[in-house]
Amino acid sequence: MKGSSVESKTIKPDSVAEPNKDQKIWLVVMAIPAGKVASYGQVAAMAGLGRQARYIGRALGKLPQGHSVPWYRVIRSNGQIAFAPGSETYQEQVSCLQEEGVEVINGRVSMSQFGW
DNA sequence: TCGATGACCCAAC
DNA sequence: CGTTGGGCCATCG
Repeated sequence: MKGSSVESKTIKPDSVAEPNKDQKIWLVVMAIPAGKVASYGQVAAMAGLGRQARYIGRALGKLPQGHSVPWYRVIRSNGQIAFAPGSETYQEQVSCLQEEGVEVINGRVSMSQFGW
């Protein structure tokens, strides 16, 4: 077995993005109570990413199956949906939000739902 | 290494 | 309220 050496050089980068960061984001998103929403920037700051608000979207896009992450509770800072109206993702997001008790008007959510 | 992209954010007009 | 332009920063070709 060629053993003798595990080395593997530098800690083996998981390549293709570290799931570590994504998981942290998912945890933060899961911490959002029902009936409230959070903006990407807000989640990014909470996850310790700072201004990487854009990374949130990417992490959510990598969501695996069987996840319990209410990604639909994450919207833009101006209270608007992050997807184009009419999109499948958009409709699903609005649908879920309404069930939580969030009022979605014209693809927009009341700012009162933020302070959670 | 550089250039282009992105489920963003903000200010100005 | 809509559009424009700039900024931020990680990821990919």
